[in-house]
Amino acid sequence: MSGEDAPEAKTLALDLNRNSPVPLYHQIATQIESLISTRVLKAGDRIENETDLCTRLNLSRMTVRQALQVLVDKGELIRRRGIGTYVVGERTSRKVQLTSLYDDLASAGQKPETQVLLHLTEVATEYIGSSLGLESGAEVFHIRRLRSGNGQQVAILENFLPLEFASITPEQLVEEGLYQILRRRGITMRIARQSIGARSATPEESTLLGVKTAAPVLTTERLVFDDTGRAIEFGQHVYRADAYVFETTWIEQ
Amino acid sequence: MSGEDAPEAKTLALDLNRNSPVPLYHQIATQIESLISTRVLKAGDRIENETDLCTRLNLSRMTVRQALQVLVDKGELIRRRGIGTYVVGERTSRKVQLTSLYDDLASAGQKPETQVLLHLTEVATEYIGSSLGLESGAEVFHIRRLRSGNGQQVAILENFLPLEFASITPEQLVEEGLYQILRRRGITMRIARQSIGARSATPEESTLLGVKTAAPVLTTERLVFDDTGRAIEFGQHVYRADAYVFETTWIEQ
DNA sequence: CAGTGGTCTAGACCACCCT
DNA sequence: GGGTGGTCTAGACCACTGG
Repeated sequence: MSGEDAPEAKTLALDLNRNSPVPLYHQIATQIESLISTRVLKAGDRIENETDLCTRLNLSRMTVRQALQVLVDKGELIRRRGIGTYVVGERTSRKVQLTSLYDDLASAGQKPETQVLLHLTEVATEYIGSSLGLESGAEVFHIRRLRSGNGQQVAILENFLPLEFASITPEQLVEEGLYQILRRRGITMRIARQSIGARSATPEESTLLGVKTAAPVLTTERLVFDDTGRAIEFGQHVYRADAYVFETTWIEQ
Repeated sequence: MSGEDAPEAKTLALDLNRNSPVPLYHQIATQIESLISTRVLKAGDRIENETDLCTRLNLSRMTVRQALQVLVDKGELIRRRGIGTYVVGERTSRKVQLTSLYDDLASAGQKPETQVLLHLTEVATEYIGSSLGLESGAEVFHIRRLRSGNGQQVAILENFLPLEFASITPEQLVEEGLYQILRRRGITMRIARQSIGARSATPEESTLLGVKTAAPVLTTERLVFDDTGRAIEFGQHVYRADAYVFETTWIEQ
């Protein structure tokens, strides 16, 4: 019997292009990732060790390690000193990234529709002002939207942004998602800190979402930072519980 | 006027111990982290560049980069080529890690209480069996617990584990959280994939949780892998919406 | 013991940003 | 052009695991 105690390490069919602008470690990572998603590599498979990869691909060890680390951070590989590198189970569902509901609906083949309920500037509350790093009494840009997909209401999106974004028009918000608009303005969103909870819908929310009074809703509160570390958006969103689920991956370091 | 256009980089007061078994990059990372949490470094502060850190601390650049990367991955620093390394806002609330509800309640100063509702082995459903990587028709260890804190019900925890864990007794489950028991058995939990949703409580759940009929509940479905990549626990949990919130951090790579 | 990944060094060149 | 982080090399020694 073989294979149980000392699993054979699988040699990886990798094809590197050293003239590509894509970094070598990234080429390796994405190719291994596709080997996993195409099930050439399966849950529990052990892959080649670092030194073999280095000599076979003529790469420095740090480069190989950087590639593998990318996949460890994504929760697709697990590595143990003295043991080897193993493939975790195939991902059963889409990963949650820093995407918007608009993107989510669009990529699910649905046509997102938006109704702008509120569009104004106002003095920020203490809580929201300090979240965004504003001075006391400063104004914020406040919007509230109803988002639908395929004619069915999905979420009420309430956002607060620094005043410089007040030039975003209701018309733009109907055409595109907020994050798309921010990206086209040169904003790179980098980090989001979010809390997820649930409660009963208020009467107003029930009406807007087209659900029964006090139906369950999924709520999120999100603070987004751009690539300079500045807080650029604070959002309080309410989702129909029967239309939305959040997915996360945690990795214990 | 100074400080707006070209922010001064802050020199970091770091103290390295080269005889410690703790890796140098880890010493650097934890010390910078504590400078942030003690607000010596504040949101938006720019820190020393890599080469300065290298020469000042007499370290190789890769080591310094590894240290900073740890904090980038945690969402505490943001780095941009040509620009510098900046501190993101202070963390306003506890981070979610791969902890259990038991740990959460205990660290919040509450006394967790557990009632074991179900404790048996049974043939796994197709869904649960394949999640855990079991063969069709294989048995699983199935438990269901009611978790309370300070005398108030908080959650119904339903878990499915491979048969080898069936030796966990109801008495142990009353004394400790499941994850504590697994850790003491030498299991190192490494990755959790979880989806979070909401719905109305079933009549049975309402009774157990002591909430009104059809009250909103937060639901999670979680698959946990150990450090060999093996799926070791599948859980479907139901939380009182008024007693629990999930917090996550997302980083756009 | 041999095999594995973890840490670390001392360089190199490059892409990007601002002025 | 000068400063920044991003990528990459070619080594070294060590810690942990398993037989």
